[in-house]
Amino acid sequence: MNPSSAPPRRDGRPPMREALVAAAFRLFLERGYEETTVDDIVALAGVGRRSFFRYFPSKEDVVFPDHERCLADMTAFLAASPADVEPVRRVCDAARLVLRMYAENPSFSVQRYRLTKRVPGLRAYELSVVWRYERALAAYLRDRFAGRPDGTLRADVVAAAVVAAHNNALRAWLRSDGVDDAGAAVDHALGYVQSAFGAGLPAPPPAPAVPDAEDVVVVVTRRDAPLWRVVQELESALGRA
Amino acid sequence: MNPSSAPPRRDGRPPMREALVAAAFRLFLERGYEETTVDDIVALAGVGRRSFFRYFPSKEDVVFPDHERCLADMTAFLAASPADVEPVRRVCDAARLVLRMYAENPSFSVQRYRLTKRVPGLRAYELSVVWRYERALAAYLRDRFAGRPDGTLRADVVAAAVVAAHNNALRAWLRSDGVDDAGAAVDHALGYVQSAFGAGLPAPPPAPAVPDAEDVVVVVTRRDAPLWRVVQELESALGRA
DNA sequence: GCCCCGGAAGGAACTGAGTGCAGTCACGTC
DNA sequence: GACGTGACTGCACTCAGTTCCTTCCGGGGC
Repeated sequence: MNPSSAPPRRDGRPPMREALVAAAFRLFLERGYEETTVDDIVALAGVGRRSFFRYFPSKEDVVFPDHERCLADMTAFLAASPADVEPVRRVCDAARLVLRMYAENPSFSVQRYRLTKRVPGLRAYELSVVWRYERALAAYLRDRFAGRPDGTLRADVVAAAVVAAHNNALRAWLRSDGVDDAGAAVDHALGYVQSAFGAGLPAPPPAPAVPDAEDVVVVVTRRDAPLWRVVQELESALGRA
Repeated sequence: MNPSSAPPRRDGRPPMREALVAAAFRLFLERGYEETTVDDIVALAGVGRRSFFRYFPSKEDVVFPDHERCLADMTAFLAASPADVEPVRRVCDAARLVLRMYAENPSFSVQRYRLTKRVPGLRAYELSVVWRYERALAAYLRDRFAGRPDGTLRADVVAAAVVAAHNNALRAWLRSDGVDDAGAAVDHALGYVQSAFGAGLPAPPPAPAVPDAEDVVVVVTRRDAPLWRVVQELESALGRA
């Protein structure tokens, strides 16, 4: 398949794109991102320099080979939302798609995390990726909040909060080298955001019609008290502050 | 001051850095950011190419000449916070420092906005700047929230929400070509965030020591109910859902 | 068999950002 | 006047990313 001087063929074997990612990561981990040139990568992968840029528009893109697909998935997921679903809950579910992508390949995700943490250029690139996720969420919410007072403001703030909560949990998982329970952490973090921004629950959990007395807590508050104040009192009443 | 072949001196006149910014923006607006090379800029400013990179580590930096200072101001502002100030309110005030910087030079800010909106590279750079502001806020909040349950989560989410609200108002102002009242819009947006997240009002409104009966609402809930559930009940009890 | 076509790959040459280095000029000080 | 020091310049270099052209290959149609 590769007679003498002809360039290596790869019929069936790692289809170029995967080969480039593999070669790139091997070199990035061995000697660092900035110390690795595109020429090094294509030499190791045994392909022409031009091919690299056919598959990845920039050197940074090879570090995030799956985000483009994930972003498309998220956009499709939001576009396919039933009209009656609670919007905040929906964007939380959309965020979980990103977590799923990371969790599909934990060791790869952890390696990449360590890389992006050290290389400012990669951090900047990651920010622009995250920003696109956030804008997708915000666009959906803006649409759903259209008409409400401060609709776009609420949409932007909720989208930012969801992304921040998701990333907080995701990063804790990555720092644990992928051993913690990422799903539970993200659920908890997103639950916090949902509780902060009104509506949006996973289909109200069935509760006993009449709770036992010792399970009950009574909170008395002024009707015009700001909501946050009431929540604060609640937290301490429930012993969760 | 510039006899024959000697390089131009600029004693007293625009101190290099300002000259570079002016030349850069003139060209960026005339023919676009990507169509302008660093060589073009230094030629117009009448200085050597090497000097450009002494004042700006990259071509992008010349577009945001004041953010480094503003970031330092914000860090100092947060570091100088009295211990008894409400943290969420404090980060909102810190965010207002950024608005002030933009408002100091409206036409420049509007031009830059139009530039960054069109040029993906500049958008990415701006994101990394915004990210540093957000991390400064989050670091302060993490410190203040240390010990509380979910302290870092709350810190990250609140910081993200504050930045999102600020940017929502800021962008509306920039789109209005700087004619709207930026301060009022930002106050409103930040007020929304403060109302959503626990404490943080501009000095708690004086409340009667003993509320009248019709101002009181009683909520009964199960002790082990998830907080969001309680909040939901609260909202409907208060007629705010 | 032959030719043609289209898509995937390669390769050479170019542009432009950013860096390293050496050299110059204007100053201050002793 | 010698001597450092700091601001500035010019030059040469690396490397990312682009442009353009060529080659190779498989699959028809005849």
